[in-house]
Amino acid sequence: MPELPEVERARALIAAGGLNRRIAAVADRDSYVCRPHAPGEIEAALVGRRLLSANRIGKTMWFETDDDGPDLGLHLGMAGRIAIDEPPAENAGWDRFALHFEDGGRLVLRDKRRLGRAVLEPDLSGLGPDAAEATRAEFRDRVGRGTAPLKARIMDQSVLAGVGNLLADETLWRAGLAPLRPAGALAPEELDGLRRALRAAIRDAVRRGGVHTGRLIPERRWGGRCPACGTELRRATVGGRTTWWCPEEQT
DNA sequence: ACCTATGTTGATAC
DNA sequence: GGTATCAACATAGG
Repeated sequence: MPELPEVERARALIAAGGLNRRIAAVADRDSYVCRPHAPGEIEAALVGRRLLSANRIGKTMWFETDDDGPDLGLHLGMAGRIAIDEPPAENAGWDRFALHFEDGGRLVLRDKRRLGRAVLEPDLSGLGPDAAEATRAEFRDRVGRGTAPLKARIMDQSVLAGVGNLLADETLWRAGLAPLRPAGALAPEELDGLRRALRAAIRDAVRRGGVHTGRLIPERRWGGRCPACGTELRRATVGGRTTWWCPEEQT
């Protein structure tokens, strides 16, 4: 489920319950999740330290550590979530990475799909500004260019960080913009409206628990209808992802 | 059994 | 450089 809203909730969870606890051991044996680190490498770097801060840009989280230790980066991938001081997963194999604290508790990256990621000193240089933080000028400049479909543009993490497939559909629906419009053809006022719709969609999703609480999302299925006008939604692949939109209201 | 689908990204080719 | 496609992973469902 993890798009920006889910990751923000995960970050807040860690900020509230994962900081300032001394790390006694690290379960970093999944060499795919922890690539390019060798097993034991993350552990060696973090044992004895504490997480000091919980930060996020888009879908990437990172944590500073004390005593000049390296930052720890976490990404939830396609199905990851954070569990703090919870019992082990029903399938123990789904716990892909964990910090074990001296106090007996633990912070776990729980992920059926194994596309989550744990890494030291994460490289954030390829990310655009956070989708909820981009200024109006920044947004106009970065989103309003290129020939790619608008939806592909806003999902490009180097353009804007944090928008995934569901949030993109929800946002474009709220903004009344068709996903296939070439991004560079939008008027400045349309870009401003898109930014407003995006910020509102993010705010609502964070408050209500995730992108799946969006108004359009339950209708993303065959026979689904526009929540506003009742028109049957159209489906196509845009930017490589399944896309649903209202052909009547999104132009 | 086989096919499709799924919130992620990253590598590759044009 | 921008854009498009496929692959990585593992699971669920028709």
